[in-house]
Amino acid sequence: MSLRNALLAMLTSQPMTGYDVYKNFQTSVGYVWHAPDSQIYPELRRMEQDGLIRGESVAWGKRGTKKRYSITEAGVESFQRWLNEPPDYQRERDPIRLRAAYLEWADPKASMDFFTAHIAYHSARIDDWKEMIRTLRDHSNPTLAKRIEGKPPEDADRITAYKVFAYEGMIARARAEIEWAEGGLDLVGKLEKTDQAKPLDDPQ
Amino acid sequence: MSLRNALLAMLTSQPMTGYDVYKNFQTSVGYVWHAPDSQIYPELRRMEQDGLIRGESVAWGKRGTKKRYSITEAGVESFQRWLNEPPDYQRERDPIRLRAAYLEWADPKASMDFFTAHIAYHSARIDDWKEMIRTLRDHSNPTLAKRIEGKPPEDADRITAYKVFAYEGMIARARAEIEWAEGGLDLVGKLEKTDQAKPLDDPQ
DNA sequence: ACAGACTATCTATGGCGATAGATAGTCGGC
DNA sequence: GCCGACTATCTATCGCCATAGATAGTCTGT
Repeated sequence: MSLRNALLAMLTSQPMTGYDVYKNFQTSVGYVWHAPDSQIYPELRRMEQDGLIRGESVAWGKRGTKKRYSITEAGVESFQRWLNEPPDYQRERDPIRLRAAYLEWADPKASMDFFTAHIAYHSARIDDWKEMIRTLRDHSNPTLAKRIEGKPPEDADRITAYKVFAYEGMIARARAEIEWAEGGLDLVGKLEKTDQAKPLDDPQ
Repeated sequence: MSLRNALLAMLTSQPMTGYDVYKNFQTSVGYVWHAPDSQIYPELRRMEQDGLIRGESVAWGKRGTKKRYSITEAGVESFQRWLNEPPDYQRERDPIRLRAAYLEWADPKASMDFFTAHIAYHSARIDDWKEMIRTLRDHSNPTLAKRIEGKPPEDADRITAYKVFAYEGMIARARAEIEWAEGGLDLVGKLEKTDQAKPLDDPQ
């Protein structure tokens, strides 16, 4: 159900076409939620049927048309209902930790690469999110700008603060991952330091 | 493909029935990976077809039988190949952060509850994982005991260390979540402190 | 001897999501 | 006036996963 709410969230800022949403999922909002277009278009159609959004065809060039969706009152209510619900957590399913738990079976070199890749990945994400926070804080983010236009400054600040805070959460988690992976590099170095160290290749 | 590798990982310790696997996914290993039985049994059948595991019917009581699976050499190879691959990361899809980013639409009380629930959830997980680490360190964990039996102490230590380290990673991440959520409580308290503060209920 | 808890396995349905590929129109630049 | 990049939308398939429910045997205690 989160895809639906991610779409509603976006449409609270301004009316958008499926393609606009898709683009946003690849950049800004995409750092928190992502979906391919093959999921977006059908979901928008279903949401229209459910009365959460309303679509209107708008001209695009001479012959082309596109469909722009606006959130309805029912859509806002549904979105708020979701926000007010207690969160639900699914059971853990963590491929990274799963692998880490069995590194005695891996090649030591591959284990080092694994942690190095983990650090690189999360460092890159931190850069993305920091940049995102920058565009939020200076209001150069177009979606945010649309969202706060015409609002009193306190509301604008409040809206911005929650978004910044969400990205700070992503950064905090990524930092924890990096620290952990650095510990992993140390651990592998310590445990596999001898030349003759090799992965277990004999089951049982 | 991670379910398959989680199953292989478990079977490197000892032969197991589908039900054994299911039980483990509800407790010990379940803190890192989880799957319902309706996923486990068919996947085991497919893995047997692919030659990664071998099943044998064993008697159970007078009339009953159960199927116990052992990992094959091909299974070990496949598992190691996975461990040596570079990790792949999917795009972000974070319902918690998604919600946090739009709390201006939520009821302040619900926002507080949201962060409180987040803290409670992750605190509970930390307790689980700490207990898990305890049973690993003192070798009272039966799966680990089976896994290291007959192995020289250095190997036993190495095997244990990776497992402990994986759970430490879970704990580190959970701590980051708790810290973030505490910041969330402060933020909501600060932004919504006035009595007349209420969620935006006017779209556009 | 029976109840109740547990072991063991299976099927069905539906949503979510990844991947791939198809179609068609627009717009800017050479 | 055509090409290439982009906008806009759609379909199909497949694997993963949640949820629900069915079946049948075992084991323990009263």
